[in-house]
Amino acid sequence: MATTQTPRARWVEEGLRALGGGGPEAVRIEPLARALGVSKGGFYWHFEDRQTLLEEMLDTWERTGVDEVIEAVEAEDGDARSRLKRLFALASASGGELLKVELAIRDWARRDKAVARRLRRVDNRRMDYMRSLFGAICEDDDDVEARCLLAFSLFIGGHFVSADHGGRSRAEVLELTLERLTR
Amino acid sequence: MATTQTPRARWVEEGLRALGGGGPEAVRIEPLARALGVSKGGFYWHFEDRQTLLEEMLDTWERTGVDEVIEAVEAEDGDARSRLKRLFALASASGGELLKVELAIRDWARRDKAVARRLRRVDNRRMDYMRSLFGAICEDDDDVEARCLLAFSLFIGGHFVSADHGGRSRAEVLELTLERLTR
DNA sequence: CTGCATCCATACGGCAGCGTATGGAGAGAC
DNA sequence: GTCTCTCCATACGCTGCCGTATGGATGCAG
Repeated sequence: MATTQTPRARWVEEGLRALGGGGPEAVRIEPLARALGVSKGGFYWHFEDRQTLLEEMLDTWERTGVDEVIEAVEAEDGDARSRLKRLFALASASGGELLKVELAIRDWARRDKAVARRLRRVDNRRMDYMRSLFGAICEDDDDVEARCLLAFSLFIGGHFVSADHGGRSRAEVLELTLERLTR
Repeated sequence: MATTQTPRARWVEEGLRALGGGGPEAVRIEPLARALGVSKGGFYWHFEDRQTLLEEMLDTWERTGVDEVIEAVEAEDGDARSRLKRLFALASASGGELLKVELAIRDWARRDKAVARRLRRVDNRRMDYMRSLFGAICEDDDDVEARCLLAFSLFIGGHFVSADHGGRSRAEVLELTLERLTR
């Protein structure tokens, strides 16, 4: 056969889309097959079962969720402060499908220990990198740790917080807040 | 009949427990009935359908999720700074079933507009109260807004962030961070 | 005691999804 | 052309859940 109509990676991709849209419970084989325009017969040729797909989705996310961002930040030159600004700009701009997946996985990790372990690995790698950047700005280690937690919580928690900001837009307040953090 | 064996409120209570444990998809009538030791026949006497239960669960949460905390903080005397510390202490201590429900609803709100509206109302009431407290500490309105967003994101996002903190415990870093915010 | 309202048990039809079994169409090897 | 391997379609049984229908048990009013 010349080309595989629906390769393994397409199932993973569509699975991640469903995960971002409706959580892990929304990752169902038959709806996925309909979305891909095939039947589920092909799925069970590529994958053992539904659990195998879920784990492979997490593999894919774990592989691409950290490296790409860090590499993009490290690609250009500049001191720690300018790299922090680039990191924040990237984190703010990534408001697409990837962000939805990220948030869904965080909620998923609250009730699945295996997912929690993966999230811990990913978060620690990100936190380590951010700590190295803030460490170049601040003298006090406690201050570094506080700023890291604040920045991390801000970017994650901000998407779970649904409040207005006294006439300002969320983007404006976000910029004010990040200015405080990198001072 | 003397006493209702399984009153409406017990279904709501058990529904909230299921919501906190597994999200809205985990709120299912027949498992709930088994958990309550009855059959689902009683459920459909109390409620129209599953959707009615979900909305009543949200009603209950919306009613008790804000007032109780604010009343507890306002009950004692003290200036704005001490009230902020009490507020943070309450928010840190509420690590039980109620917190799970809170986090589950936040994820739920990402994909259900009606839930999002409720969450917005609740968050705005909390944010208004916190703004009044920070407003008594800080002169600059921008600073007030930034601190409000930081504090709110910290308490919510902290539960979705799974990273270590360079040898310190999460509680230690949290205290350091809150110290920074109320300075 | 009888009638009635409340609350629950049981049984039913229906639907959606999982995983399996089996067959079939297409492309390359020879 | 035939054989074989890859990938998908179709059909099936099974499970879990929804919502309904119906009857039973209990307590109270008269």
